[in-house]
Amino acid sequence: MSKNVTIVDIAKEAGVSISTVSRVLTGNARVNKEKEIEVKRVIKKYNFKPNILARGLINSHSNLIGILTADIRNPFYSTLFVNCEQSALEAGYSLMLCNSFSDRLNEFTLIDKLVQQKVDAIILIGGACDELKTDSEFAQKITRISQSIPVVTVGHLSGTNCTSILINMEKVMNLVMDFLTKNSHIKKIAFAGGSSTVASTNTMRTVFKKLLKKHHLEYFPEFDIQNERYDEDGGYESMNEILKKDSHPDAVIAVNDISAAGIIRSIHEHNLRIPQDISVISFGNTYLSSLLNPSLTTVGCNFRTFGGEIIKTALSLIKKEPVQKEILIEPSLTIRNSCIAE
Amino acid sequence: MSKNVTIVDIAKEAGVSISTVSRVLTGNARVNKEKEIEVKRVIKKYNFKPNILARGLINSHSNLIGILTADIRNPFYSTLFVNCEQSALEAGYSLMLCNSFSDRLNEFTLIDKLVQQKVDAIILIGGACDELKTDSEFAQKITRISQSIPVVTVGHLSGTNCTSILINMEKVMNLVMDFLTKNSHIKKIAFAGGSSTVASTNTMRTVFKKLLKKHHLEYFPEFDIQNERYDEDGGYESMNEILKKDSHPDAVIAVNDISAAGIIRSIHEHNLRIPQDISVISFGNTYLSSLLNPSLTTVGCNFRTFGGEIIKTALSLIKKEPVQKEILIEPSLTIRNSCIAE
DNA sequence: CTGAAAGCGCTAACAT
DNA sequence: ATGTTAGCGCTTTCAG
Repeated sequence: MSKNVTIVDIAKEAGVSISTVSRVLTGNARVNKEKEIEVKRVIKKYNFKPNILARGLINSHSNLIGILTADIRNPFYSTLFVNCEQSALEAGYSLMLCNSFSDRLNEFTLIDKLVQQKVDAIILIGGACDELKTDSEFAQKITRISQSIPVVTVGHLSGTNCTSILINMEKVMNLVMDFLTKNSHIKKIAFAGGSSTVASTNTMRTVFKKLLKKHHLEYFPEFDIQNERYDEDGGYESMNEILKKDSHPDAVIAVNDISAAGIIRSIHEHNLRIPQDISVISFGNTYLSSLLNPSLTTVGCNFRTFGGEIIKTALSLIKKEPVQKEILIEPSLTIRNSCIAE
Repeated sequence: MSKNVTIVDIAKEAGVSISTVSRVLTGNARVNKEKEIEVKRVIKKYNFKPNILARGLINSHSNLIGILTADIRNPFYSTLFVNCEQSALEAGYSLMLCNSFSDRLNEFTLIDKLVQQKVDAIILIGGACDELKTDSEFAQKITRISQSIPVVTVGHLSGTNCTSILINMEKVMNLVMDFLTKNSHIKKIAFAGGSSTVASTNTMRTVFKKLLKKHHLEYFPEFDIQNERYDEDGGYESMNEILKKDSHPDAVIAVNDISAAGIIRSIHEHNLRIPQDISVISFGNTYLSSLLNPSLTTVGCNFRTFGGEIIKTALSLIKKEPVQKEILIEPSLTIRNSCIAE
């Protein structure tokens, strides 16, 4: 347990005062060139790194950005996370990750954890911040916190005026519907899974119905099945529900890649083929889309851009630079094998 | 930007000294019951949380455990992570997550980050700490660090004497081979993907060959294909290689669930059926095993136990309690639909 | 340009 | 049982 070398040791060996060492460390003031070189030499010699805790104690700065996701096992979130991490690292920040599993109590507790840990910014991904009707108590808490710590939400958190990064869900559905309707064989389109209490899903459904009309296609309520769960079983159950009817749809829209897996399983169990009998299109474009069989045609975002935008916004907020209150991430379509070709 | 309430404010309002507040905060000394109640009331009133940075400055304690994984997008790691998180949270710790993508330079840099952030323990999962021949420079670095910060490795890191949590890979292969050989139709068993520079994979292969002999089955070098990549493409390429031959194996062992996805794709592209023509068995039992089609029969560990054991070990080390130098996690078999029934 | 000194918020002796 | 005080390692006035 070797004693840690501190700024005092460095100062002593370099023959200067600790303030001088501090100055070369922060670069906040001019120092005599020769002394600077000597100090840097000693710092290097001991591979000295200033104690972040002590530094943070002064300016309430931890060098940590807190991320609260719904569930990092979801490939959408994990992919987003690693891209955030890369951008954060480039800026000298590290990430503290917490998972709420969309549990209200967890969200409250974990937010407190992040605050207590004095993170320099908080990024909220999924969970509460994608609910159509925000829990007002949660919104209040976030509003209070955001007065001292920048909070960025991925998804909208109504009742707060946090900066939010949003996927352009209207565009998502436009891409989906344009692609499906290009094929004249596709007449009956189903929407499987996802709950309308979730803002993004709600937008998807609303735009879905609007576009059906625009394309002069009929809307079948029995082919529009909601489900609280966004996992495989959620997709599976929803699709089973849809396939209860005598006739089946020509295409199905899935809320995400994971639930698409359940949809695929249901379709196969009903002895129907993808894409010959039913086309499946999903939202996400996570690595799951290429893992599944058939591989998924999906609409998704560039995660590099997405993560970069999130961190860039957080950093601006930390530096108190002006930022847009709302940033839209544009999606694009990736064609694979789950949709029938013209 | 409301001023933060500190221990001084609490003391003032409760009409006691800051030490008394500190004492009820830490619980390290007895305090008059009435004063304690009053202090707690004020603490609650302001939702006061002691500044962890200040606290940490004293005992070099950040309340943070650093986790360095190879890639959190890998479901094996993300599942392990959330289980570690749960155990850590229960003990009052939060997690700082870094991903190395198995890149040597990243590993060095990120370890430094964790140290600088004064994490209370470091958990190394995958990457360097699963290589058969450990990078000696890395081992040296870890050895030095582990003199001041407890380091737990998931996988073995030779050249160090870190506490390691290991999956019993011998048992894994025993379960795999026992299961496969119970079926008398299975004669030719292939091993697809994974590199022998990786310790756990190397063990799998060694035991695989040993058990073939034990079961009086022939070893076919052309059915034993190594591949550096542990992703879908790695499995796909390996399986393509195996299926180049005129005859195909009766069963294939995959190194993990992701590569199994590639193996499945390759088999299907060769117009062979799973499990009728070829059985596939994998290691991991992540949620992917039930997502894929067919769902995977796999050998895996109980992630709850696994994560719990990792954190428990880290906590013991932090408290300087004695721990076993090596802890084995026992695997079990989960039967799904990728292997032919008797 | 540089050193001395104050202090960030807290804990842990040290006195009472 | 409680208050006073000395730091933890660093940054930042404030004098020079």
